[in-house]
Amino acid sequence: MKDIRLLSRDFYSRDTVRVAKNLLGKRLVRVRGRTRMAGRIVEAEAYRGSDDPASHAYRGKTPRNTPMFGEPGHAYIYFTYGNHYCLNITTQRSGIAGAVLIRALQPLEGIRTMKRLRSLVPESELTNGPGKLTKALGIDKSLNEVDMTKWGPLFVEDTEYDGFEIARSSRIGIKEGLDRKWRFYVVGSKCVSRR
DNA sequence: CTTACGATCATCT
DNA sequence: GATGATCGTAAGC
Repeated sequence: MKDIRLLSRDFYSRDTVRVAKNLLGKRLVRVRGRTRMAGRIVEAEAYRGSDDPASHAYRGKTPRNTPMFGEPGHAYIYFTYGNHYCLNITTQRSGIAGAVLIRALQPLEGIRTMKRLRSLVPESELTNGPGKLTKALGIDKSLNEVDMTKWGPLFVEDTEYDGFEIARSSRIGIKEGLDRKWRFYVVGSKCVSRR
């Protein structure tokens, strides 16, 4: 049986921008009841703390952003626009704010279930946006603060997958901090939210 | 192809 | 009371 490892606490405890880039190509896994779904991370954005005006943590700790200040490697999930959940993974050592927003996946496993949860949209549009992927994988606030370095409902495998080209750009949907190129995506992937 | 807007609510001012 | 780390639909070109 193949020895599958998960990304470690140390992986997430580093600088947020580096973690965002290094998460590309890794395999995000969602275990939901008896169903297992998985996708390759093809787009991610870094959000830091008091030095990042686009971040929820810019003005300090609040009830919502508390996970960003906590132990690295946990889920930070928030509800926005009255409709959507967004999934982040916390970074930096405890006490330092940071999180990586998972913006898009390439579906790999459990695609039938994803289609059911997303009303049968085409495969290339199942998970090509932060709100879309949480709906496709059945992720909501009940998973907020889950430890993603342990096997459970949500985790990331340390997959051996490379040979792809990475590009960077400004982050999407924000008004400040546009000078920082903290969005990373896989060049040529049909599953990223924008080219 | 592009732009515009409503949904709908937690959070912050 | 306004806004938003979004999305789907509708309408315009």
